[in-house]
Amino acid sequence: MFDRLPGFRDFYPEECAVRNHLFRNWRSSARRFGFAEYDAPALESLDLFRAKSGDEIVEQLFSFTDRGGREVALRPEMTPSLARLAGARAHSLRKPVKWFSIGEQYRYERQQRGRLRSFYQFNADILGEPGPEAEIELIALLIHLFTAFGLTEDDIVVRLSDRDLWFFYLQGMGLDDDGCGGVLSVIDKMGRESEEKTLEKLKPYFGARASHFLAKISMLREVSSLEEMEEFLLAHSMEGEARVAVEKRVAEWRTLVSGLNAMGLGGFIEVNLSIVRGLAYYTGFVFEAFDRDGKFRALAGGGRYDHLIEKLSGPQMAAAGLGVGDATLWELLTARKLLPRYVDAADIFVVTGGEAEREAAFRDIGRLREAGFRVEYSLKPVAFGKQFKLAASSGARLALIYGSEELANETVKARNLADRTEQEVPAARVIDFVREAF
RNA sequence: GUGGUUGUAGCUCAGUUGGUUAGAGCAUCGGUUUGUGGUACCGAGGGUCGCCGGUUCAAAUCCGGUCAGCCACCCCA
Repeated sequence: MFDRLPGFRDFYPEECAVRNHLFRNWRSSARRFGFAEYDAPALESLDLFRAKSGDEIVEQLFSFTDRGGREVALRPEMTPSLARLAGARAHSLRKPVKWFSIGEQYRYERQQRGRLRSFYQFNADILGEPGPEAEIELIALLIHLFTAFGLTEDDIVVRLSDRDLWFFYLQGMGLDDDGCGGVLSVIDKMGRESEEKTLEKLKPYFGARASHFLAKISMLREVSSLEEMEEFLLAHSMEGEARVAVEKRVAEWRTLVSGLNAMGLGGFIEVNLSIVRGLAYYTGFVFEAFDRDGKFRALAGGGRYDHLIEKLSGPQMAAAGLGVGDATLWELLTARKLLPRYVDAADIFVVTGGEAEREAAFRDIGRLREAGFRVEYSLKPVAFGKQFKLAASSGARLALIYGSEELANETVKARNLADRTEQEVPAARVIDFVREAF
């Protein structure tokens, strides 16, 4: 016996039905928002991922050297492939580009619940639109991806943050770009680490005044509305360019938030500047979606990455995107009982007598299937009683009975399996009868 | 990659201080039932007790290792 590889899943029909349900809803949501589906190979050049994330990423990839000596890796995310595709046609694509994909991703890491070595991810990206209008559209789509399953604002929250705002604010405190990046990664871990440890990590950037800055950073992290954010930034007066940049940025925040409010999505969103997202390539707004109770891992994440396409494939192209994994969403929908019961019922179950009856039945089975009905019958000829048991457990609404009496009378007996009523149907009229019955 | 914890049938679990051939419910299959149902009754199959080794007259039970799941780190694209 062979076991499944750790971190991978089997999809028996029940699970496959759930997966298809997720994919179907994702596709339908993306289409409503005008996104076009694309796909790319699961296997890409290892260098593509190295170029995006640095050498450390290699440790977390399924990678190998192929028979032609090429270093390749299974994709851990979709964005590098997207950048490759978009970059190659950057000058001929009509902007803004709105694309989505659904694909399997692979990461070589220790698995835990909701975090596997293989998972499916929905990705949507808007390319060529530098303004916050792109984020409005993406976040509206993100929320729709959840509401399409019956989740509401009582179930999920989308937290909005902004790396640009942090950069401008930290620059106002006298830090250079590297310093800002360093402090951002400290901020990213603040929720999980002790204050002492955070303070220790801030000392290289702020020296003796670290605890003073820690207090300010903590205040900004705890801001929970646009109004509080503005108030804080005005009160902590900065000068010159930093001040101008912050004010301009706040105006973009207003565009974003008022746009989402106008779409009726205000109840889903929350300003929360403690979200800065791990990787440095994000350049502006970032956001993450969580279940309200905080019982699960993040459901989705996204943000702006205006320099990545240029870095990976040449042409400068503004970009913002989001990703939603299947694992955590699956768990949440299960917990909320929002996954439809798996129904795998036939329309019609055909019951047959002897060999001659079977032949007549087979003719009609073929016709009924051509007409689009799902028809089943006992593959092996077995006793009538047994066949009725099978008919009942098949979930079919209708049984068609081909017995010797019926064959002799040129009729078929139709039994409604729900109310147990029966009627004789002329053999020539079976297809029409079934059409009418459904 | 590090640490902790769990592992008995497809699923949920029982299994005494180590003691005969490891049990139950659900599920599956068969029969009662060769012209009428998911109920009922009867029966069957399904286990190298995660795996390997050790201790012992004797191991599901004790010990060591290993693999896998879960949890916390790391990381989170």
